[in-house]
Amino acid sequence: MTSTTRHCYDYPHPAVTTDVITFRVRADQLQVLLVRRANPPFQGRWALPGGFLDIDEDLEQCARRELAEETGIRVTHIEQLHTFGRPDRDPRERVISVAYLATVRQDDPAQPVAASDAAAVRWFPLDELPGLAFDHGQIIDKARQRLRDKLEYTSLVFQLTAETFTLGELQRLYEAIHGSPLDKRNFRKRMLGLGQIEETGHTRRNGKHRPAREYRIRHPQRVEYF
Amino acid sequence: MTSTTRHCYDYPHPAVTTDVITFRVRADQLQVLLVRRANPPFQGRWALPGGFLDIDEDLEQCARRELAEETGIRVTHIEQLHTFGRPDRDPRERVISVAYLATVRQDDPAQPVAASDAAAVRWFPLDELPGLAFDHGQIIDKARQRLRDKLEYTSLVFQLTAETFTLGELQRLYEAIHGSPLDKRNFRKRMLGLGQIEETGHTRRNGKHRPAREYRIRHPQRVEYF
DNA sequence: TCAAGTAAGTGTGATTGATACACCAAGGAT
DNA sequence: ATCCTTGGTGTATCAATCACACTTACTTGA
Repeated sequence: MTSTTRHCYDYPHPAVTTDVITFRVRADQLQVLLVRRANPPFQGRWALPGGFLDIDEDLEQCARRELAEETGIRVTHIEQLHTFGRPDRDPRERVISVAYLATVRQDDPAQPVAASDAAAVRWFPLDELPGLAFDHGQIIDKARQRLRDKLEYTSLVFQLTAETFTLGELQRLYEAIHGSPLDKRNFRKRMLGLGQIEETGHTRRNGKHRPAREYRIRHPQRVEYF
Repeated sequence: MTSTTRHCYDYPHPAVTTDVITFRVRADQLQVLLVRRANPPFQGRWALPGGFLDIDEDLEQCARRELAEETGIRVTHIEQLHTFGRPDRDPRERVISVAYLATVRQDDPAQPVAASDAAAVRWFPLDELPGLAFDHGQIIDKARQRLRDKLEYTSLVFQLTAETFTLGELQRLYEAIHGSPLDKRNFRKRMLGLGQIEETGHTRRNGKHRPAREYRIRHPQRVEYF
């Protein structure tokens, strides 16, 4: 079943797919969205949602479409991560995969629904990942690293928060993503000092405990740096 | 001449190419390597070196090979930049291009030699770029932005210097890349403070003027951050 | 040989950002 | 009422950044 097709100019063409690494934060842990493959190869294994590029479709549109088809999830932010193309990464044929990194807001109530090539869909905490199809483990590693890096010098975090948030929520989110605990006073000082966020004027109660001030990002703003 | 080929599973496959943005610094200006296209489309126009992916070839290997075939240039560093896939970016057929950013050392004596699909090869200063084929203008913009950004938080700059360099050379290189002049004393203090570089113990004379201390990077070191 | 030009080399003071660190208040659960 | 949990606050130290000017060594051309 090796297969390469030939272009009219006689160039054999690889297949092109997109895969989407979708992050969200729940219960103070970073999670990623996976689907269980309904079809070979790797039938029954967990994998990133994704699939073949339609011939007249933009790459990012393909990533969004495949994600929607297989999981029903619509993301708040998506950006290109890296293109993976090892010749042996798919046993069927040569496949080039353009990976996208996406985020869903913390308070997004949407439930994923398995469909199309997906036999099941689930959010997995990053430290409980199952064995993954293809090279998807490496792809997730790269995405995680990128997310961590971008925490430092972009406002990508605010694509993972709800539209409004408390400083406590924001701090727990930072801690979930890059692992280590942060000093509360220094964290707050820095966040407020950067001028990226502003008070909404409201307070919110966490269910338990005392009410906390609500913030939002000041400018709808560039999240894309590079 | 619209053409898409069909895979055995009946998916039409786009073509996949790599393009390489190769930077070097000469005469205190940043330059990029372009080829004049020998064949349609855009015959006679300047474009990035690059071409179709061989079906069993790694992406990065393809980038290096196409660069070598068309220009004879071997780079000191190469990394993936971004994948460009607008459906209309090539008039022939659907083409997905994986762009690579590469560097050549300042003192590399190699002369580019046009061959294969290239009718000519030339280094262009970034502010004298000719009209470019395809979306290569945008690709260069993105590469330039990436290079500027990476100046700040990686040691990518040391892939553009000679193996040894003076602080004056290094500063002019920084200034060439991100445009603005820098204060000499602050620049030197920072460079030495970061501990990335060390003296070789030699001095070098610039042809004119008094001899200057020679430096090199301390660790052969990670250039790749993300 | 002298004068002019160009790049190498050097230090300080002010400001800003980062870090370490401890206590009280308010609400919920028991 | 007690305990537990989270919200909220300030200061002192250190490191990094920035602005800023003069002297020396060598080359070139008058």
